[in-house]
Amino acid sequence: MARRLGLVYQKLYSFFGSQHWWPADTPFEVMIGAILTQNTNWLNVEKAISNLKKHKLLQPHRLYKLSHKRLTELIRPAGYYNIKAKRLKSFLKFFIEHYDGNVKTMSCIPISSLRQQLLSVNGIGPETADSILLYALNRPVFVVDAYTKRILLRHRFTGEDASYDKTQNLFMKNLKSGVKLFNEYHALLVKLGKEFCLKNKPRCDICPLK
DNA sequence: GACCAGGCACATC
DNA sequence: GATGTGCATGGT
Repeated sequence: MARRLGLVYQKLYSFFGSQHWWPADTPFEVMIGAILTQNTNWLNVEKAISNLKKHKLLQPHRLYKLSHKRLTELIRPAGYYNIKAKRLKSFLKFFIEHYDGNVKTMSCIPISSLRQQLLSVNGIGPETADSILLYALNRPVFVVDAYTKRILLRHRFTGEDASYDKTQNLFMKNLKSGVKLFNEYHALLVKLGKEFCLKNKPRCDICPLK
């Protein structure tokens, strides 16, 4: 398994090259983007983030002070705006109350307890928590998303019943743990998913993994 | 017009 | 523990 997973990475990297993830200017922007992108096309998330940037609101305390209504107006393009406004507020409350909205302060916490803390915030599930850990805080955690699951299933790395943890462990137990590798590998899987492994139009005939 | 997108919480059984 | 459902925009 370790060899197969390594081979997949090599193929993807030589085909697509470096993905330069996460596409954001600051760790805080990664955290907000991680919540906004839940079950949502990234292009829509970019519009929402652009709105926040335009109004200089991409800062913990400012964003937290915003009214629910105003926040929904700004993040509207990202969809699910009512529920996402609520989730953003839950996260910001946690981030400000525990860490004063400071990424460096948050970085001092051990990885497993920080993951637990994030998971306890309403609106943050395993993928969002791990995205924050890996892409905002540079912690060696593998992120599993819908593309990852679909690709692994189609290539028979996993079965239909593969849970988040099971899939994550597949990578974390078989790869040499490292932020750089986990960052690039997941990004490459998303790239592959978008271009060759869509739900109803798989392009398996020309897939670089073929 | 249908389908899809870098999930999650909650209800119900 | 598993399964179903609501949440919503914008691109293809």
